[in-house]
Amino acid sequence: MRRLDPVRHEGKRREILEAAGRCFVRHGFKGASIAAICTEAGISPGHLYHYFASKEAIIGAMADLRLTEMAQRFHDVAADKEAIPALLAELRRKKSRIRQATPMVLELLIESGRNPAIAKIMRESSRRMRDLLAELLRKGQASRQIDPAIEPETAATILMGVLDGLKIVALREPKFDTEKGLVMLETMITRFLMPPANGAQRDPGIADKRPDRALQ
Amino acid sequence: MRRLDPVRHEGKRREILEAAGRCFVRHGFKGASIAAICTEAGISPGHLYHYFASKEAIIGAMADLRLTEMAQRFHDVAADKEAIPALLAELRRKKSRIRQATPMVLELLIESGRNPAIAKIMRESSRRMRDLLAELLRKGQASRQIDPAIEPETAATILMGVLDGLKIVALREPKFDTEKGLVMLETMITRFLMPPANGAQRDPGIADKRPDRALQ
Amino acid sequence: MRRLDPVRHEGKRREILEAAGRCFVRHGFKGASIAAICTEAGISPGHLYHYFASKEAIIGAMADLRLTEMAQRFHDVAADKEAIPALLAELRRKKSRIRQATPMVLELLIESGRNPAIAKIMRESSRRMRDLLAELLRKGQASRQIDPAIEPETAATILMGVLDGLKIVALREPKFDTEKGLVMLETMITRFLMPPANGAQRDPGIADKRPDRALQ
Amino acid sequence: MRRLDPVRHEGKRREILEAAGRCFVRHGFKGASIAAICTEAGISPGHLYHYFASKEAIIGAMADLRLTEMAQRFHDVAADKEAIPALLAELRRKKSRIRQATPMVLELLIESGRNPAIAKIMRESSRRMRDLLAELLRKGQASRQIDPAIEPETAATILMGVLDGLKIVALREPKFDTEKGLVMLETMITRFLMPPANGAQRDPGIADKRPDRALQ
DNA sequence: GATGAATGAGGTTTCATTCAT
DNA sequence: CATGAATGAAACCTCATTCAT
Repeated sequence: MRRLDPVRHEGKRREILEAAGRCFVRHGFKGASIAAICTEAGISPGHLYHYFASKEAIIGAMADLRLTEMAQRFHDVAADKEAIPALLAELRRKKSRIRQATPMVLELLIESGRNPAIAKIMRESSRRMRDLLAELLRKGQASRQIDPAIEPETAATILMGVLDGLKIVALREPKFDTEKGLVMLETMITRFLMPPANGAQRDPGIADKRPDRALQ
Repeated sequence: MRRLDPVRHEGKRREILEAAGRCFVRHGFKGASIAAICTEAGISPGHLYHYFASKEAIIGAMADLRLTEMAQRFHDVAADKEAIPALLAELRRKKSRIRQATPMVLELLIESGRNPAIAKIMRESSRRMRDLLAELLRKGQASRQIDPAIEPETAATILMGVLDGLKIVALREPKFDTEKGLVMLETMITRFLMPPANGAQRDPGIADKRPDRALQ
Repeated sequence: MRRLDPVRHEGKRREILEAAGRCFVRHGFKGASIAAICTEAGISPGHLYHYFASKEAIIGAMADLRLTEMAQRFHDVAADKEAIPALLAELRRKKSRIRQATPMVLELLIESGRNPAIAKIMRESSRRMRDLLAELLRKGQASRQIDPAIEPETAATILMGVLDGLKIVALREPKFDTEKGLVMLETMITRFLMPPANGAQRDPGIADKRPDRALQ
Repeated sequence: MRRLDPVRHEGKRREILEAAGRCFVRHGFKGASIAAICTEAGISPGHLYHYFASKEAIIGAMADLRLTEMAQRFHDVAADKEAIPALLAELRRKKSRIRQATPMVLELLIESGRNPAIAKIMRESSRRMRDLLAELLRKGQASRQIDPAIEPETAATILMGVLDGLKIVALREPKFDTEKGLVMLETMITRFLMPPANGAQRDPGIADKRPDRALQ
C-alpha cells in the first residue's frame, strides 16, 4: 500500500534547492545557515533532512544542478549553429545571467579545491563542456571557418577560461559597460580563431616566433 | 618605559597575516577559525586581538595585502617593458603562482560582493591595474605595435578578465597542460592586439561585420 | 466490516517488539531511535504508534517480555527437578544465551532505577523468581539435600545475584573460558548449599565464627 | 612567558568530571546532556570543551577514573590482610557504596560493548583486579587457608562476578536486607574457598561427581 | 490499516570575542 | 606583551511524535 509520490518528493526537493541557492548567493556556502535555508524554503529545520542528508549534500546537489544545467544550455545553444556564432551566442547568454549565478559557480570552484565530491562533479561538467566546444571547433576547422593550426582541446579549455574571466570582470567592476566589453571580447575570440588571411602572410606577432609550438 | 616598538609590531602583524593566509587557503574565510590562525601563528587567541580588532579586520588586511601586492608586482613587471611583452610576462608570472594563491583571490572577489570594505579595496586595486594596463596599451598604440582601433580602457578590463580566467582554468582542470595553454593564450592576446597586416586586407571574420562597434 | 483482528494485531506487536529488541541491544534504549526500530521492523514511523503509545511504552513492553520470559523459563526448568540440579540447569541455560541477551537485561536494571514503571515490572519478576527459588530450596531442605541452617529467602536472593554476576563476567572478560568458570561456579553453589558432612564437625571457616548470624 | 597552571587545570577537569558523574548517575550516559553537566559544574556550555574534546572523552575519562579508583581501593584493602579476610573486607566496603556508584559501573559495562575505548579501559582494570585477587588466593593456598585444588585465575574471575552480582541484587531489590545478605555471601565464599575438612572425607555433593574438572 | 510529510525542541559542538592575571 | 579561562550565541543535526491522506 505504497503512497510515496516521487513527483511531489522531487518537486519539494527542487524547491528547497532553489531556496538554498538564493541563500548561498547571499551568504556563501559556509555563511548560509540551515535555519536560513529552511526559512527561505518555508519548512522547519528538521524537515530539510528528509530531503538532504546534510548541508554537504545540498551543496553537492547544487553543484550537480548548476553545472549540469550550464552544460546543458551550452549544448542547446551549440546544437544548431556554426562554430563561432555558437560560441558568441553562449557568451551573450552568459552576460545576461552573470550578475546572479556567478558568485555561486565561483564558490563551487573554490569548494572543489576542498571537497572531493564537488571536485568530481565539476570535473565531469568541465569535461562535457570542453568536449562539446572542441567538437564545435573541429567542425569549424572542417568548414574552413577556424584556423586549422589551432589544437581544439587546448583552445576549448582556453576559451572556457575566457568565458569564466568574463564573470570575474563583472565582480571586479560592477559598473563596467558589459555591452562594450562583450563586443570587444567577440573581436578577440574571432581574431583568435579565424584562419590567416588568404594567401597573405600575416604578421606573426610575438607568439608566432615559435609558431609550431604556439598553434600546435 | 617604551610602549611599543612599531617595527616589531608591524613585523608580528605581518607574521599573523601570513599564518592567517595559510589558514584561509586551506579552509576559506568562514572556515578558518581564529583558534586555528592563532595556532598556526604560534600565539594565543587573546593576543591576536592586540594586532587585529576582529576577524573581519584580518580579512580586510588580507585583501589589502594580496591585492596591493598583485597590483604592485604587475607594476614592476610592466615598468621596463613594451606593451605586449609586459602583458605576456605578467601572464607567465601568474602561471607559476597560480596553484597556491588563486583560491584566496577568488574568495576575496566573492567576499567583495558581500562585504563593502573588501569591495572598496578591490575596486581600488582593480582600477590601478586597469589604468596601468591601459597606459601600456596606449604606449603600444603610439609605437604602432597595437591596433589603434582598440579602445584601451575596455581592452584593459577584458585582458584582466582573461588573466583571471587563467586562474579558473587551473581550478577546473588541475591536470591541464599549462605550458601548452599559456602558449595558446599568448597567441590569442597577440592576435587580438596586433594591428591588421600592413596594406593587406584582413578577412574581417564574423565580428568584423560590425567593425565600428567591435573596435569602438 | 471487522475492525481488528486481535491475533494479527498481537502478532505484529510482537514482531515490532523483536525488531526493537535488536535495536536496543545494538544501541541501548536512548540510542535506538524510533526511525531505526521502524526500519528494522519494516514499517513506517507513523504506523508504529498504532501499536505502541510511545517509546516508553515499547521499553515497558520489552521489560515485561524479557523479564517475564526469563521467570517463565526458570519456572520451566525448575518444574521437574530437584533443588540443586534445577539451579545448575538454569545456570547452564543462562550461559548459552549470555552473549546476546545480557546487555538488555542490564539496561533494564539500570532503567528501573530511573523509571518507576520498569521498576515495578522488574520487582514483580524478581519476586516470582525468588519465591520459586526459595520454594526449591525449602524442598531441598525437606529432603535433606540442602543445609537446613540456610534461610531460603535470603539465599534465593543471593543466588540470583550470583547468576546475574555471571552475566557481568561475560561482559568484563569476553574471552573468559565460560565452561571452566561454570564448573567452578557449580562447585561454589554446591558447597554453599549442601549440608555439613554427616556427624563430622565441619571446619567452620571464618564466617562461621558467628554461625548463628551467618546461617540465620 | 607561559602561565598555564597545570594544577589548576587538572583541578577544574576533576570538578567537571565529578559534576558529570552526578549527572550520569541520574540520567545515564546518553540521558545526561552537556548542558546539564555544565549547569551542574557551574560553567558555560562552550567552556567544557576546553577540558574535554567530546562527550565521549568525558565518558572515557570517567571510566578511567572509576575503574582505576576501584582497582586501587581493592589494592589498598588487600595489601595488609590475609586472603579471605581481604576479600570479605572488599565485600563490606562495596556494600557501603553500592547505592550510588553501581549504576554507573554497570553502565560502563554496557557501554564497553559498544565503545571500544571504554572496553579497553575496562579490560585493563578487570585484569588488574583479577591478578590481584588471584595473587591473594595463591597466598591463601600457600598458607593452607584456601583449598589448593582451586585454580586461582578462574576463581578470581568468578569471585569478581559474585561481587558484581551483589550490585545487581541492590538494584533488583532495593529493600533487601543487605546486612543479612552480606553475611550469607560471606558464608558462601568461605565455604567455597576453605580446604576440605582435615582427614575427614567431605560429602562431595553434585559437582564433586567430576572433581578433577570441577576444581582444577 | 498504513504511509511519509512535517514539526520544533533539544542534542552536541564550534567559535569570535572578552578579561583577569 | 602575553596567556588561556570563560562566555553564550548559533551552528548542524536528531528525534519522538502528529497528522493528512
